[in-house]
Amino acid sequence: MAKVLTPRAENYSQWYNDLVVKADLAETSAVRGCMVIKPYGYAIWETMHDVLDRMFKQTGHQNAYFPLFIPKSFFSREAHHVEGFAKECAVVTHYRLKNDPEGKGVIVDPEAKLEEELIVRPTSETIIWNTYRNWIHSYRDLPILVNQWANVVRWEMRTRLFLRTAEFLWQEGHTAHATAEEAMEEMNRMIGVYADFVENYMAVPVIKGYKTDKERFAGAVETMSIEAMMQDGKALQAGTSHFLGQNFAKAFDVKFANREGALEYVWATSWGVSTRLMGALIMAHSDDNGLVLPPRLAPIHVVMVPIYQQAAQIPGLVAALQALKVKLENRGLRVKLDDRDTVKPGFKFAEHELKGIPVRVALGPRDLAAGTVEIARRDTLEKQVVDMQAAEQVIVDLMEEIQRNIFVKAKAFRTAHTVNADTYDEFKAALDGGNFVMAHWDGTSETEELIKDETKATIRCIPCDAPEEQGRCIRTGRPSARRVLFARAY
RNA sequence: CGGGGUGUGGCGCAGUUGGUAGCGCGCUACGUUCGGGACGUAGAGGCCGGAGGUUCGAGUCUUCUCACCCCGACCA
Repeated sequence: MAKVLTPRAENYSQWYNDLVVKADLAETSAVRGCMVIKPYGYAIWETMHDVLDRMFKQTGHQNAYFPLFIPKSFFSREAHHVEGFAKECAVVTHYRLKNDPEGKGVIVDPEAKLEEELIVRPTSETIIWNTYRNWIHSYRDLPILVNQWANVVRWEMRTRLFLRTAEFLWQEGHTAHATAEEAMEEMNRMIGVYADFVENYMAVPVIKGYKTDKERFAGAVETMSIEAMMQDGKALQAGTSHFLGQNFAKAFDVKFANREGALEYVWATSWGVSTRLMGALIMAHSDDNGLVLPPRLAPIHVVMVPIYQQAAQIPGLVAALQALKVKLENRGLRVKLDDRDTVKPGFKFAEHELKGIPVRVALGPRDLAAGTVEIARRDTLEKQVVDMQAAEQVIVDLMEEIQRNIFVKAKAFRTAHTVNADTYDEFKAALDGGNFVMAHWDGTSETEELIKDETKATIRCIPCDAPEEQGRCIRTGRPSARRVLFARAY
């Protein structure tokens, strides 16, 4: 059997393939760089989707859907966007197949060439803003607060399961506003929603901040991100929110009449998170026994395992577990009674741990006689035997406790791996030790690039809460007003 | 697209100087087991990624090709 590696290992992909795929989350498909998300993995995504969707609606957003195909010419409209997305896209050039005259299956019909190529969306700003032109005429039409759940395609040169697949699922919010202030508020609000979700549901602490010029989204005036630390000390960008200024409105000629009757260009934001969040979830919490899922996102909260020697013992055990199951379900928990008689209890234990199910309940003849039940928690692997009567409350309390504990653990890990560096040597040593490094930077893209070339570290963000502090750039010695977050990143 | 590496039963791998494929896990059947991935016995399962070449004979040598993995460039 393949060795199970931790995400701390150098070769994290090995860990992914051996552990995560065994945990039934995903596998790579026959299509280059794409992934098949298996049912259990998709159940996690569905839960994430549902929670986020509720949060978007609570902040006044509505869902809509725009086409998968975008005319190539749309990408020529916004100069910076062209820079960022003119490359690495899937392009549709023909619309028909025909039988191979040589009898070898089918070929692309050369007669069926499209007049204008279609791009499979890598992101939807262009087609959405082209549409918004028809939706917006007056300040009364604003704001437009729309979100889309969709798949997008980016023909990445190198793909990684969950973190960078050629096709991925995501949501993209695209909002239109009458003023720059309102759009900037929206950008801030949505990065806040993401931070809330990732910290309070995924139990992964994040650092919220602004991207530098170099790392900013193509076409954005300002980009905010949340950055999470994985167990190998590397950073993962978990979500972004952009203030697009009037760039796309100008590119697609979207104007509105303001209260004074004057025409103005519309202000825009866009924001998104993707199935990459599943990668973050996995890499932030898992251990050598498999996944560790936060209760708020676990497809199954509690799994029950009856333990017996003879078949005659089964009905009594199952009846007792069923009774507890109903109580737990009435408390809002998703419970699975694993009464398979084809595998042994030890096998089930290992399998459920691999899947990260937060709590396991085991009941055997000894428990039944004593009126007790064994309750095991996935995060610490601790077991306790409690009275059957007390089990319901103990398990309900454990959900909150596990949710809290894994967040605290992840946060403590990050704290222990975040250091200040004041010299370049300190900086490099800290990076090699798998740390987030807070350091001074002179504010130029040239220095940022230089540091990246020399150390592979990038500025993940300028944290929102970074205090003013006079200092000198670790690389050039030029003055700096605050520390920024450096890390090696996925 | 550059630089490395790997392709052999479902999975992980071995296969010597070329001689006609093996191991572990898994799978099937039966029995004993069942409180942390059980054990025994008996089975099933592979034209060795693909195409060509050398040879009496190729998993092995050779040419081409394809796929996947890792490191870069690119990126959520």
